[in-house]
Amino acid sequence: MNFTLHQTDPHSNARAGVINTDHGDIFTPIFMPVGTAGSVKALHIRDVAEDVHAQIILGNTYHLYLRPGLDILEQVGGLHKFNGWRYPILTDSGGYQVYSLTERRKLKEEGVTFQSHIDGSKHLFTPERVMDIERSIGADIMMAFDECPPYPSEYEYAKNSMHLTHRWLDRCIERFNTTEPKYGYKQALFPIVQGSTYRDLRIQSAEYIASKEAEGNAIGGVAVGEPVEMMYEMTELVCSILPKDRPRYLMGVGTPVNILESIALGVDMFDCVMPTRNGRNGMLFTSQGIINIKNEKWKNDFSPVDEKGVSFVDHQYSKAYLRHLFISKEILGPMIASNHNLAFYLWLVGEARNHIMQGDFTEWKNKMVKQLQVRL
RNA sequence: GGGGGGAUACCAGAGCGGUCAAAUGGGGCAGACUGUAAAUCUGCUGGCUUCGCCUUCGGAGGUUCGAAUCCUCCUCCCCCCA
Repeated sequence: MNFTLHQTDPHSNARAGVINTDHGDIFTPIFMPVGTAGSVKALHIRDVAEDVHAQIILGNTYHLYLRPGLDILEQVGGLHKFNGWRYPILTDSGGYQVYSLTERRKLKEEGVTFQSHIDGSKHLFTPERVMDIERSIGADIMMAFDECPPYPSEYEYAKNSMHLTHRWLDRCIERFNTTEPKYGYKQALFPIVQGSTYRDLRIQSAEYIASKEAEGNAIGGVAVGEPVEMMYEMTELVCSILPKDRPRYLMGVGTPVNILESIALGVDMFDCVMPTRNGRNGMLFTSQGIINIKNEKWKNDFSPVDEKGVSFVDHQYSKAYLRHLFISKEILGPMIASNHNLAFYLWLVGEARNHIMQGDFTEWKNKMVKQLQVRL
């Protein structure tokens, strides 16, 4: 993996660059659709590539390990072969499940014991095991195994958790360095900054992560319920410490506004379930604002889903029709909304990149942020 | 012609003397969702000057301290026998 900076915004910390991987290039800033269980929910892989114009998607270590299982993934030759996505893939390590499945897991120094949400069986995830699994999945970018602490967390908890994540990181790196990719292409390992909402912890963690000189670095433990100002504050702080010549990935973020603001703070990569999950639940993000397509007001609005949209679904279908599909619980509704939202997210980060290259990013961003928050 | 059953809020359907503005579904309306246990979850769904009051359970009377619940008549619907 290689990262090259193309341009830096004169009025903010926004950057434009490119990440080269064995599965192709990723132009940053970028949004990465989430494909937890090996599919970007409700979308064909063709449309993820050709209509949404995604350049990289996610998979989840925990979910893919449980189903279909490593046996199948190794037999087929990795996730790319399995789901037909020919471009880069990033796998989350299961660190988020340490947070989201808190009722079903036990945390120890050695690792985390999960009780499967599928059949209740117990599974031990250690940093070493997670590296092995991510090797088997064959992600181009592998995330380190971390603990994502909840918000709010007591200082002592956050501090101990951060140190645990650091110790786990060392074990991840050790395993990563002593194993080889399984399918003939390179894999990169991204460590994750933690430290909850405490400035001193975030500084300490960012410095520790930076010292590892990884090919890219991530900021985790954000967007877990803390006020957005706090998230921006932590992001800005961490970005000021992480190396400028490596991509920075803000994990799990976020709304279109969150993304634009974080790009301004120096973030290059994003992922979030919001465009797909909220899309499935009838929420559309557009350049003009937010639409709840299930609302009665769209009942007889026969205008295109998004007149300024870049996806084929935006012009193929009307708002009234899309509302009808949702009200009728037709599966096509969530498909159209997910497709639209992802195309919009990718359009948004693409525009951000264009404006960074042009040098008027900040001006454009401030204008967009106002529009994006409108409730249509 | 004879016998029986039933009419409850937008719909279906509980309730069968007070704790009923009335269970539960559905429908409708609105909200939530941030490294996906999510095609999920939550709230509201008679009116009002909303910690209380008013009008509602086919219609009209009646019994009772008190009626969606009991009685009488009326209207309409369904089933069975001829």
